[in-house]
Amino acid sequence: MLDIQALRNDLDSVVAQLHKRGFAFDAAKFTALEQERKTVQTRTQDLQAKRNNTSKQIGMAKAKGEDISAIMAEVAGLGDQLKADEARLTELQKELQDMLLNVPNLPHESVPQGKSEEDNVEVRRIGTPRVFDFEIKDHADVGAPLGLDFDTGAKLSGARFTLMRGHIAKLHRALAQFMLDTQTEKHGYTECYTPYMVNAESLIGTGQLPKFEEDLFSLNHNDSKLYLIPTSEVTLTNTVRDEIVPLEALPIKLTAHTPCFRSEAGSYGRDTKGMIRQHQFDKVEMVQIVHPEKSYEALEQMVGHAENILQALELPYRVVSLCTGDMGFGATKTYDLEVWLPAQNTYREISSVSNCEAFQARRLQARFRNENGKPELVHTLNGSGLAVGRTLVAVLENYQQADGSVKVPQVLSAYMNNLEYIKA
RNA sequence: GGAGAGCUGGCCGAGUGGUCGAAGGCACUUCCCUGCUAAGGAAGCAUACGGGCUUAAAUCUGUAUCGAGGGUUCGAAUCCCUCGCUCUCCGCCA
Repeated sequence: MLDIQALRNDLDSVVAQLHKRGFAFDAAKFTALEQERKTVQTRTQDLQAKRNNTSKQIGMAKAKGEDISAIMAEVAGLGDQLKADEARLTELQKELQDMLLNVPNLPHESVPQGKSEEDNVEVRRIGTPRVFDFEIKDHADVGAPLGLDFDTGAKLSGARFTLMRGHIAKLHRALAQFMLDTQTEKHGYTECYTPYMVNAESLIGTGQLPKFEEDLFSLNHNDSKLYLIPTSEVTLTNTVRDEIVPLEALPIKLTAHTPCFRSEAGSYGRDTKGMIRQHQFDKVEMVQIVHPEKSYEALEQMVGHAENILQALELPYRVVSLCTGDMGFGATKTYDLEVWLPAQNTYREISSVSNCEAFQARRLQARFRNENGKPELVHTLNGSGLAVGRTLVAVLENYQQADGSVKVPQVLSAYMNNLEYIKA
């Protein structure tokens, strides 16, 4: 959520910045709402002040045993007017709030301008794609004989669900373990186990609601509604919701390995083969809660934390700075890590690291006590370190052998009982 | 699932219709005193939003907030209703 003060004081500039990312802000509507809000709020508060004053007088007069009928008469008509004003004020504030909740974050000045992913800017490219001396297969064809079973996944649950067996399942687990161990032991994140179902408040806090409800899976239980997490960014970031943490506690660095559930509404027909795009996938997530002055430093570090995984797995990748038109709702700046997929002959997103500055913190009321002892909004960052399913895809494709087997990446051998090759 | 208890400021905890944003204590900040650590004294110490002043801050002022929402009342932390959460006992259960 944007700071409403910024909109009040500097509306034109905010509108211009939002326009850069393709968002049309209804400034006229906002101005009209604000104007009425101001009038109604001032009037309401004046009436409330009058009522409080009079009531106080009644109390004092009664204590002294004086006659109160004169004062009572004075306050008689106040109630109805006040009630009407209060109701209207609530309505206006809700409208303004709803409006703000649907406005995306402002891009950082360093973000390249553009409309779509074609305008993203490559920052660096690491590793050299392997040259194959045989006809390569995509991950689905490589994995099928080794235990990657899309048909059974579809039977159990439908499209975009996959069953893994045997060494493929174990490789998948090894990847997650390796990532989690790296983030905790080498990069200083605290390992968390979090709920997979959350309430609406949590999703409003991180920005998935109210705007993107259709992307989520939800469950009705008795009278309550819970949502399956689309990423553990939601649970990890919400740990500081409604909290004021001491200055010394920052930065807070959290990580978790969880499944992620996404309805993938609007991506029908995209990536239908294989496990690039699933309704359920595992991810090791990194979240940092930091001092506002440190958030861009933290962003670069977190990209490095994700890159280290790819480097350890010896997977070629590139780092891309997302353009204004391709960034997510809550981000001021985002780097994507794209891993090389030889069968697609291209780089595909495997991690996304974003700084949200105070956008989520304002929704979450997540604050710290600053140097002067005053509460101030924190900055929040999140990033995948990494998406486990897509990493499995990358390993299958990049480590495939002519005989149909898959070589186990060296760093994983300890997690795989020293297995060297996965064979049918 | 059954029965009961509770939810007040950073923490503990008083407060059952009126001058309560809320006693008292702890913690914290500043100052005083005391020749060390300790002890004693004074003051300060919630958040959000609106308005005035201001380049801005400080400050002043108003409103709201005692789990949440609604109601009764001139007036609600206090009374009524609904919901949420926590805890205890019983049952069930990985």
